[in-house]
Amino acid sequence: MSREAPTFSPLYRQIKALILQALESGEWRPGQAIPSEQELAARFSVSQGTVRKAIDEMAAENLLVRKQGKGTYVASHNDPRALFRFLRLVPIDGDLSHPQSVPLDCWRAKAGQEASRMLGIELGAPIIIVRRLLKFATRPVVIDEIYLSGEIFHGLTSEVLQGWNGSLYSLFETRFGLRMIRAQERIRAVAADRNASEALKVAEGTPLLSVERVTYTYGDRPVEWRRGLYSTAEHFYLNELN
Amino acid sequence: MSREAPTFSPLYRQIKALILQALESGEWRPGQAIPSEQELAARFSVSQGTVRKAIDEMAAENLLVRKQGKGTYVASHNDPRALFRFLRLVPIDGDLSHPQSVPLDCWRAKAGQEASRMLGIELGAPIIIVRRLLKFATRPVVIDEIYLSGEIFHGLTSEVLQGWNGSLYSLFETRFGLRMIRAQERIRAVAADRNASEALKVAEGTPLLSVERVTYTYGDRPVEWRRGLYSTAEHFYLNELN
DNA sequence: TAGTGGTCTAGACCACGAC
DNA sequence: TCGTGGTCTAGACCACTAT
Repeated sequence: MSREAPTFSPLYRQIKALILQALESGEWRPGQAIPSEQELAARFSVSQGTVRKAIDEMAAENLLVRKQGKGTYVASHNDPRALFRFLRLVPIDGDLSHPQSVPLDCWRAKAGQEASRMLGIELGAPIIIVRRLLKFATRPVVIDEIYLSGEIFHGLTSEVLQGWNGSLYSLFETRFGLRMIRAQERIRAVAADRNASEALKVAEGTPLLSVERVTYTYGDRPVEWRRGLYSTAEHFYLNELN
Repeated sequence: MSREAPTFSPLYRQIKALILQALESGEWRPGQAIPSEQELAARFSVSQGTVRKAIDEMAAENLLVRKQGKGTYVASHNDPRALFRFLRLVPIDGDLSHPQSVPLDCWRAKAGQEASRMLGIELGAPIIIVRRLLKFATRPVVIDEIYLSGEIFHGLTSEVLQGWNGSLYSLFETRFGLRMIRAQERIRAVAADRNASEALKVAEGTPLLSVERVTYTYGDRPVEWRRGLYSTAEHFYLNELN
């Protein structure tokens, strides 16, 4: 294991990159356990402590989940704990109910300027657009327009969406092998237009949160761009600053 | 060093608590270096590795800052890098300019229901209310109303605010010895009322972000509650989801 | 050159979960 | 009882900063 990388990178980071690579290649699937620290140490010819430090960082990044006495697992969006990782919307009256995703529409198009820039694909490349509603206890709260690369999400149709009973990201993970790692949201305040007011059942002109999200998979590759309008009549966007 | 705490807590966490305590007591002041890992290890009669793990966690929590070859320093809001830690507002046109805080008003009052709940003080306890404007390059972008416990911020006046040339939190830190550790923000969309429209120079009814923030010091003690209205005409609220 | 944090190792023991 | 991750130690060496 060379330590003389062009810009010096400690051994544990090289190990981290190797584990990441195995993860990316699908050697271990979401929800499954990865080999024990001892096994990995032997495989990479380093000490257990070095593997541990690599895994520590990956656990901090929500890529892996440690379970004492059992093993280390590949994080999965199927895990119910992952549900609110990217959804920062909370009912004002503490009532933390399960959101429900209602697909409204799904069609194919060609990437415009914005979509191509956000998704890092060519202008005119095939994309898929999904419109969906997010409900908390029968009440519509978010209307989303989601832009996906047609290449990656080949085979995504209304039927697939209808038939899925969970979060979108868990669908992406199981159906397309795409793991969402991190996201960036840009939030502004806008007035509800006709469409939004009908979908969210609020008066036209009602102030709404406009939330633009770009979601990244391994290697900081953007794979999803979505524009959401959030009704904050009975919910707020909760953010922890550390 | 007992390891048989009621609910088991590893040694490095006990060390962390001790360091935290020294920090809180003011033994080392913001911006100053704390003793070397070896010295702390000797002082607490543990190995350097154990101290290191404690410090690692505190560095991850932005309480300490490590500088290789030099030492470990107490984090400070005077550090320019801390400026955008709690301010997630970014110009739409990349132009990352320095915000300027303009105090408008500062008066004494008694805590109402909301303020007393948010600040964890008694109903009717003395509080100080600050109104201030945040400008980016002469343009007003945020109007804030800030609620502070009169006990803690005894001596805070308009004059003190006027005479300070930096962030509020850096004032709090140097003048009142209060270190802001973490915060929680609740964001909603609202329409600009008369006051806000005048302060932010937008039309009445313009959608604005309403950002309510509770800020905590050591021991998760809430010490500041603020309500801000953000104009998102030329800025957006940026949030990283990990 | 001296002192600091950063990395790496090897081994011992503890806590937890499953069998 | 066994295997896993979690903690703790002690020592060696590397990288950065200052003098």
